Amino acid sequence: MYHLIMTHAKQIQLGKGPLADVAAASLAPMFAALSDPTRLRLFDLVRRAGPDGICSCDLTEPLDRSQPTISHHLKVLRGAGLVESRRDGTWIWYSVAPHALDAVAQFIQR
Amino acid sequence: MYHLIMTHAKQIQLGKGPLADVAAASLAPMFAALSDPTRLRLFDLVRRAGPDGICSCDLTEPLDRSQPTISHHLKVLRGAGLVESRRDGTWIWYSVAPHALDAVAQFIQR
DNA sequence: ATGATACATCGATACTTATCAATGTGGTGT
DNA sequence: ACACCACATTGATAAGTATCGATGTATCAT
Repeated sequence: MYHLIMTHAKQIQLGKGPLADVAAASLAPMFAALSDPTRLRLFDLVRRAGPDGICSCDLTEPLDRSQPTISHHLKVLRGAGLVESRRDGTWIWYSVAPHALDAVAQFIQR
Repeated sequence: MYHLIMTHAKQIQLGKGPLADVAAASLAPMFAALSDPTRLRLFDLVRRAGPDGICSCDLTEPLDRSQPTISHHLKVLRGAGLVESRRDGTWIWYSVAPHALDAVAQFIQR
């Protein structure tokens, strides 16, 4: 009996045995995405914004980082499947991906 | 009303507002400790071993890494407060630190 | 078309890290 | 004292990364 977790079109099986090679390879990038203090706060800000998300332009100032740096971090978070982006004119709104942290949560409580 | 979490002699406050600078600085290293596939599987092996822990000598083979590499990863996990070590003659037994992942779990479910 | 704005990408730099071979250290047994 | 074992540390290398200034790109308003 396995729990199936979807993480941005990738399925991770966390069975009962030792953590499999492929499972570790899928989980590690999600931890890595949260392993930087700035990125952690960035993700937190996006999450607090709720389903509507938050504009990228409102993230640069509270984190005290340059615009390219924030853009880089958002790309990492998106690459890890933790956040989504949607365009609205010149703005881009970021929001937390549904079930983003399910795999991580499942690994932690096991 | 705050939840207080002890992580190896360090208290992390996760309040209601945006993730504070210091909280992120305390949390990030724990995520970083789990951000490497080899280290993730290593932690999983230690955790499966239960309260008695597992001998370092039994970790090198299943992870297919050299002894210094495993030693290095164990040091990182210990530095992050995720595992503890106790000596028994020539052997050293590693076990999961109590409440090791509490702070991480609390951040994820919030 | 022009200018302005929001965001991404590029290039460079300084720093970190995963890995292993070689060597060091500390405990065990003879 | 000596040899042996488990583990840690050192040194080196190759690869990754957080950051920013400069530049590119796409969208909107005029």
